[in-house]
Amino acid sequence: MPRNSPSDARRGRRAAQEGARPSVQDVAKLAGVAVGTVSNVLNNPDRVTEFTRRKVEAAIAELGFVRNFAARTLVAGTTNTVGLVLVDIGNSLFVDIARGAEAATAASGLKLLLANSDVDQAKQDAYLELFDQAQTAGLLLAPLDGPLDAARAIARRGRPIVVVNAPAADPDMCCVAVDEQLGGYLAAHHLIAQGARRLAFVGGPLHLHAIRDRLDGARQAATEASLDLTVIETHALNVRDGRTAGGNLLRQSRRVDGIVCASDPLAVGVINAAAERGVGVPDDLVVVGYDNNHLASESLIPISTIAQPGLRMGEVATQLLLEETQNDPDHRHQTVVLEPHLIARRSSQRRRPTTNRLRTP
Amino acid sequence: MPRNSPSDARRGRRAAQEGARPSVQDVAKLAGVAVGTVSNVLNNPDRVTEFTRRKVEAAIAELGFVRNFAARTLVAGTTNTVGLVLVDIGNSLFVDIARGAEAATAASGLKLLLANSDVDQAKQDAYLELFDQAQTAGLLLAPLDGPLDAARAIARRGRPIVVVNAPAADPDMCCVAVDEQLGGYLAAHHLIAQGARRLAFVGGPLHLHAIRDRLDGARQAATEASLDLTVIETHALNVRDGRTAGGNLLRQSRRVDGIVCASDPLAVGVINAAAERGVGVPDDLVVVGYDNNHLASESLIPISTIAQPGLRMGEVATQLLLEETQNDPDHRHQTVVLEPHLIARRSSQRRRPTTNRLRTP
DNA sequence: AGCATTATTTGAATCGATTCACGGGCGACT
DNA sequence: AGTCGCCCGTGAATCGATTCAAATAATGCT
Repeated sequence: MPRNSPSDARRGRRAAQEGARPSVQDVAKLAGVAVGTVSNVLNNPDRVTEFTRRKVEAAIAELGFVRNFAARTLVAGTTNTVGLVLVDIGNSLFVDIARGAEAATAASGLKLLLANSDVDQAKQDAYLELFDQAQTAGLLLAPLDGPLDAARAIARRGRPIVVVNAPAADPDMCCVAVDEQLGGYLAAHHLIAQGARRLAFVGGPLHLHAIRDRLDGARQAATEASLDLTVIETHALNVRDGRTAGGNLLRQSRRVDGIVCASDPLAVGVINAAAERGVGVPDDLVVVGYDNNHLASESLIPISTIAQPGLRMGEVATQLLLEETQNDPDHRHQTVVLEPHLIARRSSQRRRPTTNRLRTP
Repeated sequence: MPRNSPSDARRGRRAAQEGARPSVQDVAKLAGVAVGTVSNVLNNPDRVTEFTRRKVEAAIAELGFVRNFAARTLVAGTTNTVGLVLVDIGNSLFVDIARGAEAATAASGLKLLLANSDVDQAKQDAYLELFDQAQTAGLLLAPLDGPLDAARAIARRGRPIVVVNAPAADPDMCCVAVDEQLGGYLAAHHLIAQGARRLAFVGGPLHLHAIRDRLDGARQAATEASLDLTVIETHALNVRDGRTAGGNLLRQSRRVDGIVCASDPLAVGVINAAAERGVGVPDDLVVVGYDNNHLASESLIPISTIAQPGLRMGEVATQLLLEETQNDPDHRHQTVVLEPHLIARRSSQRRRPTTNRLRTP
């Protein structure tokens, strides 16, 4: 016994043609079933007869039905989507973080949406709010070096949020950080091991936590070796500032022979300045960059650098987020600190390394 | 006469404390007004008395009320959000496109969400579907070199979608493309003008539309000058393949003196290979890259390159999308073709350029 | 004061997918 | 034959913000 008249089916078809997007109602009418059945076909196919399923699927195909995500979300109260707000989509570290997060979310059947705050606090907060309003399962934030109030507010409202690459721990949220000080230390220590004795640090602005930490680490390594460390604060982390700083350093009478740069572009600039002055890299001057950007490995003189574990940062952050999402009762907010590592390339590899500070049995 | 009992207000407060997110209902109760009024405070503040507004805002603040985006979207049937699916978030061209799109959407009060398909057709289609389901105002797609069926289906369903950096025009959607052939032509023509006579093209794989077009353009320039063009197809567009290809080319007896590379990393590789063999760039060999990536300008020998107007691509695409969104009745799907331009740097600038082919009055 | 306007506020209806208590149909087992 | 269960399918109720016709308050005008 047919449960609905042919006119019902006709109406469903018409709705689609008239531009209004078909709903489960339309599909149900066309297929001659109840809306609940359509929903079951979509969400619990095994609760439905093969025959019914076919009918419904045919109707879906005929109408070009697409689920309304908003309605789903409204009922469910949440989504299977994670939002990631990035401070700078042009920086390969953040791209790596995004990749890591993508991999980890995809492995859990979640979608990852990105937003680029473009080093703008207002935009950052706006996108955080958007994701919060959109009922995302959780949020990831690779923030700029500023207040995290908006993120903290979201965390306190109960939406899971994990901060990646942030300077400090926080009682309200999980964080994933990198030991920047260790990075600076590794860089300087490496140069000293290569025989450098007159060290300099190039980077800035120093009000940025990360940069200051890197400087502190470098300074510690220098102090341990009883060496001085000249500091040149730059305005930005780009090639031009590196060239300027390098030029200034190499012009001085007591020339430096080892430079720790707070970024790879700075290192490129320093090396360019050295080339202009006929200072040989690595023979007369050893240089280390930071971040392992593409240009470090692809430069004519491959640049030694401190590599940040971007992919792992994204993965770990997502892991922490998922833990929190699953409402693990004994989840405690924590800060995971990952370690950077040195990638030694040509820019710091003396052909005739001094034996100084090399341990021999 | 009070419209609601104190217990109403208490209930609102309790709801928030119990973890369930407060709704407009809760706010209305706490503020002692109707839900419609709360909505007006949020959306039409000038329809509401100063006094009422204050009350409602206080309640919102006290409860930490956050709008439910899903409910809004369900009623409105659309959002003020645009989705952009990118084929490769690690490539600076696409980052530029994203930046352009961001700027243009922000200027129209829209938010831009990104998704990285990571050169994976399945992911690309999944994200397109997600954005479609999420009722975005429109979609932007910087696709991989594959079928655009999913995008076309979305377009036919009536959701505006614009394809950026796609190979071909399409009757169902607007597209923004770059004249790749012109880019190849400009590169080769420039090398010829610099005096190069034994030309090569390095790039691949050639089944990619863009690469083939660049080759065609370069070939055309060579033909016009009655010159041969050696073609080395590479597996990828990276430094390593460039070095290999460059090594092979420079080993030959009749050495090339001008190389058009289909990417900047390839050019870096070629230049590295030249340096290894003692071939001077630009004096013995002129080289042009493609895409104007960071490493082109920041290389020790700054690399001439064909710059794509990434920012403009993003802006124009967004413009087209917005036109379509506003249901302009006389909107016709169109393909806007933008032109790349040459950026001449040191890698192609002969110190003693031949006068050949230079026009004199 | 009396009436017309305008300014505020109200609250039921709406959007569309999901949920779930309910019921019809059918086979199995006693 | 009777009854217990199970399988499928049903459709009203639900999520929460917005809308809008209607009610009410406030103001202006004569």
